[in-house]
Amino acid sequence: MTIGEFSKKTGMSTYTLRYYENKKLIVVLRDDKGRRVYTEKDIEWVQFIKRLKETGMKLSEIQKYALLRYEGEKTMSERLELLEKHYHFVVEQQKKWDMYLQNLKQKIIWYEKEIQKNKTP
Amino acid sequence: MTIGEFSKKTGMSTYTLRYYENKKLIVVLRDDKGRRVYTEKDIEWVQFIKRLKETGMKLSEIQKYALLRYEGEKTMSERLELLEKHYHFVVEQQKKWDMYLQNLKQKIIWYEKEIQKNKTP
DNA sequence: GTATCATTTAGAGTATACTGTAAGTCAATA
DNA sequence: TATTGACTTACAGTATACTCTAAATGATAC
Repeated sequence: MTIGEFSKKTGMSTYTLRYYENKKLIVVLRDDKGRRVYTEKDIEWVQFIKRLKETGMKLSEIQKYALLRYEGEKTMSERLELLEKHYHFVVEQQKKWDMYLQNLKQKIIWYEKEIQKNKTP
Repeated sequence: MTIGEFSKKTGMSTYTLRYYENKKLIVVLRDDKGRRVYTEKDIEWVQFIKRLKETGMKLSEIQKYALLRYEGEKTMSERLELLEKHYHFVVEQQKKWDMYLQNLKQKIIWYEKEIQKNKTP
């Protein structure tokens, strides 16, 4: 699959895909003309990168994981460690967001009451 | 309270505080010498800004809210609308993160199994 | 009274993550 | 065969949110 097709399937711009390759986040095969050839496996991998990114992992951190991944089996426990660290980060983040959501709810309720008050003075 | 004291209490750098003021996120009183004077109310407000920011609201959006806030009571329903919008955003974000967390958990379990396999071949 | 510290301003610099341009090659379609 | 479109590279530009510097003033401490 070409970079254009891959771009459509993953929803990432070709700019970003080349940028990620440059950053060693994705290793891409080339055809005999030197053009990028993406596989189905790359889709999974890019979706995973997107999830990590969306949950607040920096590209530099994702890069670490990617490098280990392309080093092969012997880096599995290191990768596990990175993922566990991120898992805990996300869990903590969720807790914080839960609190903020409560706070926001209170504020919304306060506003609703105030507005109601002003409607019927 | 001076900007230095306020900075310590809120954990925001004086740079950031001036930056926020510049962006019209905070309106600050001045003393007869032209120096910023922060109040306890400003602490609450800055903490609220921090929560909005941490839950992914952009400064430009927070700015909108701030401007309405400083316009007074008549903008309450507009502010309520902004907060409700953000509330839904955070809820949706939480849902997504929950999914990603499940995915991450599966991956972690997979790694644990693989590593166990290699330990006892 | 002078040294030190906090404050002021405008504006420049940094980090992150893209996003786009320029100049050129290559291959398929009208 | 000419043009359209996708691709290549290197590198410049953008957006966001700070972060810092420089130069000056003002206030407190010894």
